[in-house]
Amino acid sequence: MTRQRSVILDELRKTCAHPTAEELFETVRARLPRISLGTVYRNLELLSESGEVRKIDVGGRRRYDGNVEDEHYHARCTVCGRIEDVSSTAVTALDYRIEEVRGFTVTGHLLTFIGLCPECVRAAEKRN
Amino acid sequence: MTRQRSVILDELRKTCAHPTAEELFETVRARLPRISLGTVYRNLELLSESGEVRKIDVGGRRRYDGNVEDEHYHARCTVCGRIEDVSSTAVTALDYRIEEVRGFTVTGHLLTFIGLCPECVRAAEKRN
DNA sequence: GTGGGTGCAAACTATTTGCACGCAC
DNA sequence: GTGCGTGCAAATAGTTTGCACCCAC
Repeated sequence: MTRQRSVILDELRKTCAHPTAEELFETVRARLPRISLGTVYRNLELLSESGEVRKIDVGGRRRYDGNVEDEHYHARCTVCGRIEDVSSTAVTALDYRIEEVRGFTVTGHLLTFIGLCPECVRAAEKRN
Repeated sequence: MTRQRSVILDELRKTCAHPTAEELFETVRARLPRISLGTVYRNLELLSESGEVRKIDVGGRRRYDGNVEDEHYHARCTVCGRIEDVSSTAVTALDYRIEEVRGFTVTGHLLTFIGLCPECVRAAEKRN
């Protein structure tokens, strides 16, 4: 955990804006003027592998979320790309309560199940 | 609706593989050898605006779906990136029935609500 | 002939990577 | 000293765009 990595993580945790790597880079640079964008990308990748941050890969540029404690989903504005948190309990019922809670005008939702297809499961088993 | 556009749409509707622009380009090229990748991108964009195809922007490269009739969700393999359809009825209950239906080992799901944030709604209203 | 759509190639954007250097141990 | 992580810059990948040309009307 280098100085750079810890500042990146700290700044990401401080915000609820789900910044892009570049936005985060700007913020971090205020504290570490010599840091490079590459370092930010590299560390975000490492932090995401270790489960300390979450990538949000959905429409447009990648965004990052420093909140991995609370189970939650996201609402994305189709115009400005802004991403806001939505509590997962409200969502579990697939209720469009987000409209009330966040003021979003929800036009749809994007649900993608993540996992392993049968082939990749088999391939992984073969490797062991 | 030019020859190119109709062949692109036709090939996309024929497959259930949710191809990338480039994969689709290869398929279409078998019928229209002189078509260019740029044309494929341009037409997919137009078709998606007119609602005839759907973009799947979730993790990795963009993929396209020619099936806009049936309400359905997607399952993405974290290893090979493959995307498969999941019927929306099974999903509405947020059941992990995909495991049974598709053989996927589901490790999680990605739910994103799409819409307009309050600011963008206000901005849009102001413009009218 | 005119205009929209095309093929081609170049541009652009986001992200990743190679390399030499420097700091912490 | 050694090695990992950095800063920098170049490379890569995916997508978009400018432009001249052509075809359908």
